[in-house]
Amino acid sequence: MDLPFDLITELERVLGRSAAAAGLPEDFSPDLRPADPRFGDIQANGVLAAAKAARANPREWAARLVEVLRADPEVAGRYEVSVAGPGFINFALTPEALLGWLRGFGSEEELSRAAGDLYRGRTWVVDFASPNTAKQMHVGHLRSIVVGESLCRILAFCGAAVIRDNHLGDWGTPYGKLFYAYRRFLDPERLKADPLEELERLYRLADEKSKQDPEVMEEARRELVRLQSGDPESLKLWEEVNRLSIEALEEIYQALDVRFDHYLGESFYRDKVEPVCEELTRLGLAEESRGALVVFHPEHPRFATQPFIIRKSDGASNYATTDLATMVYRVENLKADGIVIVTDSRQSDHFEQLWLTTRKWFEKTGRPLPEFQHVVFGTILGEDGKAIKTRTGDPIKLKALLAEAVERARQVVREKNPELPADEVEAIAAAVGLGALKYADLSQNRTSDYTFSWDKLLSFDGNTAPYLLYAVTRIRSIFRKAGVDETALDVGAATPPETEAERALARKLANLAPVVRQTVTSLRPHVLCTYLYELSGVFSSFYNADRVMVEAPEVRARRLLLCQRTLLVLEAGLHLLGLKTLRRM
RNA sequence: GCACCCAUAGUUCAAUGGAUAGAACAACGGCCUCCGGAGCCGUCGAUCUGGGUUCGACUCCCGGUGGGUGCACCA
Repeated sequence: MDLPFDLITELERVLGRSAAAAGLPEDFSPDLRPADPRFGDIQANGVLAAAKAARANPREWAARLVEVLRADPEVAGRYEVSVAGPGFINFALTPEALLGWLRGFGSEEELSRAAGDLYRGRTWVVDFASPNTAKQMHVGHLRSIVVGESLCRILAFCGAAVIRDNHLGDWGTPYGKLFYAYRRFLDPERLKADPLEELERLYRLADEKSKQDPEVMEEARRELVRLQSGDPESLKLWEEVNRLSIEALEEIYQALDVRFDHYLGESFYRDKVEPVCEELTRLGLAEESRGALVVFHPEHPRFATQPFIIRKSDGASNYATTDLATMVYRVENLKADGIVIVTDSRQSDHFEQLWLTTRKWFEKTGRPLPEFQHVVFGTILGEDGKAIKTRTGDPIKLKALLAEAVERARQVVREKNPELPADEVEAIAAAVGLGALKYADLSQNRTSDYTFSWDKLLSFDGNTAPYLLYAVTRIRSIFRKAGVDETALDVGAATPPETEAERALARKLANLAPVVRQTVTSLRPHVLCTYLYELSGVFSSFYNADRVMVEAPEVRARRLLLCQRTLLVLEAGLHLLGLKTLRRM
């Protein structure tokens, strides 16, 4: 029995024609969703609202609809259909249908091909990470990197052509100060040892000096002017700083298994901002205010008076200008149908103004309007409930955080599994430590702040990476022990799920599609995390209740199939989150 | 002052307007002739407050209270 990947989308079509046949209104919306397992696999709630609107009896409508549905070839044999409560319609997959679905998708490629119906043919630009050059990354950069990478993978899984863009802060006023100090106080040894550390030291030095000494401030300003006016020597230095910065950033990205297609930072747009101001002025969207060029949005409660400044009173552009130029570039050159920008929630005002402005601007100029999503996230809090800091009050360096994650994981692995060879311990420690760090971030609704706790994120209990990674290794262990190659399973030998634990597991697996759909449309990876955690739980219960390696060949075959598909979905899901999975740990 | 976000068990978190609000930690009690006990099963325990909309509200609307964030030339 061939079943579609996304059962709900399929069933929606069936309900469309069935509703008409049952005499329900033209515009009937079935309102399908995954059901509480107590009631079935899928539930339709739409009858309640529709009947209410028509002042009809919902139970009677539901009964009529069910009668038509039961006769439908795409329903009969696949679902047990029933009416419950005030007019809910419940669909429970038959064991044969569950088996059919399980057989259908046997690899990550097959899953992705099926999920690819969602965004196929569409191009999405994902703008994430976006640190400043000449500075070390700290904890504050972690969420954008982790969430952004995961969203890229999920969008690609769903068929989109994804362009990963790191919109570096690589231009602007800090360079004046940095160059001032670079020319006077550079320590070449330190630069060699840790470029970002040294560049950061130089910047801080200049920043302090400039606060005390107006002469220094003036010199820094001259440095900036030299750079911005294209002085070759300044540009050379700028390029050098950039090169060192990107190299250092990439070291960390590599450790985190994150990559970019472009590093189109602010500097890339510096010759593209003039037309922005011209166009917006010509179109009457921008106006002069207090010497600056700004955009107001009269229809908005706040942006009617809070300006979006696109040219400062000194004539220079700012990040509003470059961001507007960036919107154009992404639509016209990168052909983006969708744009995702991943930053913390403090920049919400800016991006709301950016989008309001872009919409009006693009409409007036006939440019295609992309889908725009500002993906915001909250702050990482320490256990004191305040933004996480070191004891001395400085931000925690990202490099140090990653190292600590790996070190802590290493200790646990050594303790739990002392006989593993050293190099494997390292690989496991990296996968577990960095995975735990990422997962802690992803598993929580990104819009809220989250409380950071090493104990919690490295725990083997609860919704954590170690628990999920463990579930993966345990399944692999079954295949190892049984001497069965999990990639070459005889799926034809399996019989439909029978025991309660088997059925629960099969149903959970078959619910993957709506979870992926919800994750990608809401751009919230925690939806996927919750599902994977629940799946692991259901698997563990199954594993505890039903022995896999039994004598009866058909029972064994179907349990091996369940194991293999669970392994597949778990690994595929963890990979979408940016985690590496393990064979043993 | 204006705007945005948040408020759910003792704690950390879930719950696209649907049926009895789910987990984990902590506490307590079970399961070791069993494929990895890093596990499984169970008990106890919560929607900040007052209105409203709805057949149905943790969810939507209005008013409070308590926290976070942002608001003219940094990004």
